[in-house]
Amino acid sequence: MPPRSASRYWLFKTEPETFSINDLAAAPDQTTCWNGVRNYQARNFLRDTIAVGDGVLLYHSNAQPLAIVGTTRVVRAGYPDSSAWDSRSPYHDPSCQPEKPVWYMVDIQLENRFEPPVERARLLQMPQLSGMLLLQRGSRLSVQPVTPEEWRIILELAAPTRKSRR
DNA sequence: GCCAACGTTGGC
DNA sequence: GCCAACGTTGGC
Repeated sequence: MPPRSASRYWLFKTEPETFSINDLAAAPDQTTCWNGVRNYQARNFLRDTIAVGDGVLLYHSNAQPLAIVGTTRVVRAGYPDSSAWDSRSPYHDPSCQPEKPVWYMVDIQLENRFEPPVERARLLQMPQLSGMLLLQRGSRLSVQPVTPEEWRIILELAAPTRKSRR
């Protein structure tokens, strides 16, 4: 089987008041379903492209500070988001039926917390990251691909190597 | 709090 | 199918 050409790295946005990396750390197995995504482009990634083992950066939006707060792994690939037909859920979509799912989610498990987080302000200082989707003005996509190069740079920012000390 | 960017809705 | 109006996202 030929290798998948699709991204192996992703970034998920979350508002920490709704769901933060602390919530993920406290969850059973430090694992959660990523439900409530209600955008078709993001849905397509969740349903069709994101695979078990893919890496996911977690980003806190509408927060102080704005930052990438850690990495997670996909532990379950796309499956129907049942909150869509749960009338008690804040993500309830009355037009959805379980027989014809529209919205999808994946499961992610916490892998590595960034201490301290990698702040947006720091990302903006990096010329190599100027193409990053997250940093484009007006970019609202809450599930977005990350290139291997972006992934590598961000992990380095999170864990500076010893040789940079003096 | 402001507002730009984007997505969705609905009249025509 | 067009597009204006409106709602939401999310940085600043």
